[in-house]
Amino acid sequence: MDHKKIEEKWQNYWYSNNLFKAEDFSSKPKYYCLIEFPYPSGAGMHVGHVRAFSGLEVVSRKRRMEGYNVLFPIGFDAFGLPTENFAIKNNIHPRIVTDNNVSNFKKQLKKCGFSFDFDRAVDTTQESYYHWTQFIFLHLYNKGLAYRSHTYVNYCPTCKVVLSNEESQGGVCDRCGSDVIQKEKDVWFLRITKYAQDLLDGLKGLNASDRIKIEQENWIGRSEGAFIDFKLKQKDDKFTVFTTRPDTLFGAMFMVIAPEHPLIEKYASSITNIDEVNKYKEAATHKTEFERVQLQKDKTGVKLEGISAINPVNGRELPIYISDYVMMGYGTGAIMAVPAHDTRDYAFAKKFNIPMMEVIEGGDITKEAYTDIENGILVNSDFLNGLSVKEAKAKMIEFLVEKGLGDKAVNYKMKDWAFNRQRYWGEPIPIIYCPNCGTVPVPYEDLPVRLPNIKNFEPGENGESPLASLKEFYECTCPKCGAKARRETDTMPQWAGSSWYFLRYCDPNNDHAIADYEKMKYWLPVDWYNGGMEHVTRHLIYSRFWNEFLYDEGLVPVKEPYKKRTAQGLILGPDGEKMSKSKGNVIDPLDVVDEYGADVLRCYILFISDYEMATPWNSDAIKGCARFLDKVEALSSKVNVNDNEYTKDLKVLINNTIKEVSEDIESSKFNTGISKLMILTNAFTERESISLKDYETLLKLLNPYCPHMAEELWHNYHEETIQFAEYPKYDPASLLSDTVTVVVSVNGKLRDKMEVERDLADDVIKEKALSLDKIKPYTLNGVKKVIVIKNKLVNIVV
RNA sequence: GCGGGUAUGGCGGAACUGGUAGACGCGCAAGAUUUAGGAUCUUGUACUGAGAGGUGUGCAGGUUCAAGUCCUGUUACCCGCACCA
Repeated sequence: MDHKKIEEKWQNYWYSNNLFKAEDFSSKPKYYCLIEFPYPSGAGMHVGHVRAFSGLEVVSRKRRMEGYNVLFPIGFDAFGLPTENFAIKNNIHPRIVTDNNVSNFKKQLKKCGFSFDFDRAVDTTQESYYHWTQFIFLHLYNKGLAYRSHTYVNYCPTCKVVLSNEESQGGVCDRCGSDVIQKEKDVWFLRITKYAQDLLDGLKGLNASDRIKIEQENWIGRSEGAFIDFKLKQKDDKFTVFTTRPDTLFGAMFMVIAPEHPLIEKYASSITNIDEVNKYKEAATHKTEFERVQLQKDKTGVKLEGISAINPVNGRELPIYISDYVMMGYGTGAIMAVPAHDTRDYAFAKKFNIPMMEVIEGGDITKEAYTDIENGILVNSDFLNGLSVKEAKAKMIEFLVEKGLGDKAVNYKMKDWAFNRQRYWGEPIPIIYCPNCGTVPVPYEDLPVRLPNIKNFEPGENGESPLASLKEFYECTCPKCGAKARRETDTMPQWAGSSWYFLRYCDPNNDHAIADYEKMKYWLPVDWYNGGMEHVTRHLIYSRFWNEFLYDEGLVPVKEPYKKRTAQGLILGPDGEKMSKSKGNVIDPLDVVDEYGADVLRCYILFISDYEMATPWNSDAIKGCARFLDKVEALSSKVNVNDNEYTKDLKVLINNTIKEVSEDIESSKFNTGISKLMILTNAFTERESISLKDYETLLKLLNPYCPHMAEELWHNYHEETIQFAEYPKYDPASLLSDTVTVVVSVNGKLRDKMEVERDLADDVIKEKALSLDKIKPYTLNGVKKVIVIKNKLVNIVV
């Protein structure tokens, strides 16, 4: 069959008749399938996209056949650096680049026959969309969840842009690979940490693999412990540490504070070696994160001469050090060091010759720190002596609270979200700086703050946004007092637009709200969300944060936006390496569509392996899927159109296939689903003729995977489309065959098989097994025991 | 370092609560058809042995009538986090 002809024919039919339109408030049950919307790069669609979309494509088509009103939308996450860099390099405006890429991407998606509701397509770079991204920012600002703070940030000198920790992992820029440096900047933050606990709690109801949940949990990084106050010996003042091991307080031998800790400045005049301290501090601030990590094992630091702390439980005087192994950004930026029971403190103590004291029995602290919290008994610890670590923790916290020395505490690794970029191609942050009123939010009615159409969008020197040199943009009047004011010229990071797009799909053209509340109430939550493993932390957490916030604002109807989340595995190049242009191992899915057709591409990409596993592409193996579809087509000549019942001896196989193919789709085991369709097809092929009902069942089961072929063949017998034909149901009574193969083994080794009636009594089976010719020789010296597993096996122990 | 995952034929990969290891597909071999090539069809295909049989799921143990599956230890690779107190 000419795949090009039939694919074009049915794609035209589906799209021009709007078959995949999701209907608001339909009385059918709703089902919302969401795939992570793509970034429309110039390279177009990648095989990775095809895999990511094909999974829920199958689910969507199945749901329609099951009578659901399906929302399966598509959109484009189109702001961002690659487009801007391409635009700069080729001197084409990012608007034009984006529009071209989006329209090309849509064309490619349609060539694959994906059943998206294209009418709901969103584009984060359109005014009508970013209006509401800015609207959400204003809500965050007005609730104190967006704030400006002076801090050191990761900065890429090549891209001239501030990077988040995630974008600068390993000390190199995510985008260009240059070394990241630390730069002092005024930065916008979103207070995501306020939602840390909610984000953690919300995971409980999420249907996702442990891998996905644990990764989010680790990213949030909750730990329980205590805040403990330490008095300074020389001053009437104190400072607080966070520790997860309050039980070891008696073993605290020194204190360590981060180089940025305010205590240093506060008591600079009392610190006799302040020059040395400042020198260390200076060096530390200019180290990149990368260098800090590299130097992990080699602890450095300086002792503060002239001030020291007092251990609140035993009065011991504790020297205070500054060291860059303590981070200002975690806990309180200060720790109590217990060298006997913490590996980092141990290394530091060894290097600086600080004595240590064992407070938990069970290890050998002359060799290494003893950190086991499950075993070990407290010693040298006064009222904690003899207790387990767990008991000692509780007792110590009780003691601290009673004496007013500290309190139980919870701490999170997650940090507030740095939310601005000095770039052109992003949403302008809707803030105005007024000489009289200070920072003033743009009034809601003045939104959107339009991204001006400029010619020179190269970043300014010193990492300033290109908008900072555009008078028409930044000159404005204060909405409060009318004075001449200056507009914020930074834009939002790429994560902004993607943090709420799933809401917009419910009502993509609304121009007075992010989406109509009732429509969101109808569609939300997302029933099944699929995307990349790499977005399980950042994007998933950011978008859940925004949704939870908007829920608290009364703007969205559900607290948790996603019910179920899956993550497809990577498709590697034929060489087993990650696909990349430089390695020359990139497979273009459109080439495959051209040669074999969209059905074959979709089928192969799902058949290739377990959906969540990384797997190499194999260009030869595609043929197997092409042959499979040829066989399905060839069957049409065997169909007895007058027979509308299942062929009798195919009944069991067909019913099992319906059950298993359906279940495999629900558990995203698309590969085994296809293999079962192949088995059914092979069984049909072996026969002289099959009934119309047999064949139609196969076509219906095939439709979610290979809809063009299914549709084409279906129309040999029907006027109307197969897309809403009822999905086959199995008859539970027809799943079991009358006879079963029972395996007979001796001492666990397979010796023979026998075909017997189903559900024979154990005694009868045993009898039969023992009388088999192949078995007899083994039982000459007597039988110890016989184990019978009904309908499965007999094991004879001799 | 911590957390998660993976390891099964020549290859991609199947195997539900322990119960026929290798489904399905690729490749390969032989045969049929064909002027040839390609395509298609049939049969075979874990390893080993002439054979009955023996051996096999990274490695070493263990539990069990029975282990790819459970337990203990160990190795390699992949992903994530990373001086998180």
